[in-house]
Amino acid sequence: MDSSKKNTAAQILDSLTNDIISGEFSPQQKLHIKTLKDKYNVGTSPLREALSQLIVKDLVVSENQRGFYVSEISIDDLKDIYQARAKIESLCIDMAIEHGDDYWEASIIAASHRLNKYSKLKNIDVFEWQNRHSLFHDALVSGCKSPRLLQIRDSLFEKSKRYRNLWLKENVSNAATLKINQNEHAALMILALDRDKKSISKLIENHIMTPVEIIKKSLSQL
Amino acid sequence: MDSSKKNTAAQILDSLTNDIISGEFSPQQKLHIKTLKDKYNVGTSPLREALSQLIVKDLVVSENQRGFYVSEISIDDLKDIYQARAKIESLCIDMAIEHGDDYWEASIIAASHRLNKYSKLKNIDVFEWQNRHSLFHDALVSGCKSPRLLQIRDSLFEKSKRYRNLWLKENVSNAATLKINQNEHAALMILALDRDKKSISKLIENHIMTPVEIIKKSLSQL
DNA sequence: AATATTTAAAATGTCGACATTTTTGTATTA
DNA sequence: TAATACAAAAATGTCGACATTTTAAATATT
Repeated sequence: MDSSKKNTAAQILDSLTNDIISGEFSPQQKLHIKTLKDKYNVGTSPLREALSQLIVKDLVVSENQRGFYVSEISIDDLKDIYQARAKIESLCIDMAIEHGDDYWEASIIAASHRLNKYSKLKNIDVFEWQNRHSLFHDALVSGCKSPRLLQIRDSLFEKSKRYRNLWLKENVSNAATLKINQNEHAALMILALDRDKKSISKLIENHIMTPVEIIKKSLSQL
Repeated sequence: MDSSKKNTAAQILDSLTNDIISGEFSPQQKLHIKTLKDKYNVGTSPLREALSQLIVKDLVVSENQRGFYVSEISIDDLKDIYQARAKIESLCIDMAIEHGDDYWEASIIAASHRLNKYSKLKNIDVFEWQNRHSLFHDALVSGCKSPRLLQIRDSLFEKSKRYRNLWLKENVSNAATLKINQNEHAALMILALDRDKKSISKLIENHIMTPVEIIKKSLSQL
């Protein structure tokens, strides 16, 4: 929606979002205006505009006259976000099965192939794997033509990244979990092409909830 | 989260939100900084902070160096929002049935009673009726203990208000539609207490989608 | 010594000013 | 007359300054 080049506020929003999600700024950490101004080399206005947007995105909280803080994380919130993600993802896939056409089916097969091929490599770059993994799931829901639901899906995914990154800091994905994942992805594709709503609903919910227990452990020893 | 009194930015956010949802500002209308500053008697910073938040809430769009506009409305968006609302509401009720206790059941019965009594009055104040109507639906989903899903529900409802108000400007709710509504509400309560997920899911989706066709007509003759 | 009070320092939130860009209006040219 | 080029006006987005509030430190009090 912007005319080619972003203004300062939008740029800072990107940087801040990243720095919060990546964990560079810790949960509940105070975000001093002065410090941020120096760090990002900007003035007050665009910085505060970015922070205002982060409030709506639930990544920042503020108290009048007491400044901005990175929003807190908790096991309850972890569970809630992943639960919500699971339900929304299921809903999107359900609607995709309802409305998806040949192109939808083809995009799933293509994305599955790309993920499959990469998963069989010896040295896997986590970043690239995550990318192909995301694209596979994007393909599954792409048949759902509801912009609003897809937008909700995106925003929940963004929130969940905080927890996932927290966990990735300590753990590297091992071969065993990867194998389980791979089997589930294969099953997801088949069920989607079979248009088996009921089965895929259960599977996708479980698939998304899988990391919760692991992250919960990392989180509780903090 | 704020310490008792709101700052200017938060106040302006409320005012602007209201003025957009109520239709005082038309869709796609340019929001001149100078004009708004005069209207609300504020400076640049808090105003722009509020506008920034409205962007994330999808009520405002902006283009770099070309200012802010009230976000557009369309029949497609109308349908999408109501469809999303219907699905989310269904999901919330589903989870409420899963987790709701005696207090949840009681709150439904109470809210139903208050709505019922008021609906039977001769002179109905639309505002009060809407209030009791909202509270009844709130009671239904209140058993769903997912803060995130309820938050999503709220934000979708806020977006849908724009369309609803647009329609209310021309139409006054007539007795016939009110009667249908009343029957549906009674059915909703019974199904909730019976914990009949499948039936209530269908009914709530239809119930929420009901106004779409009427609003669509109002919208297309604009 | 622990609590309360005063004082100083730091931080927040709001304002108007200003440079830059866009828009509008006018004149010029084909 | 339509299209283009130019000039003036208006609007946007960013900055630092400043009043007000909060926080921290220093001093006094029981």
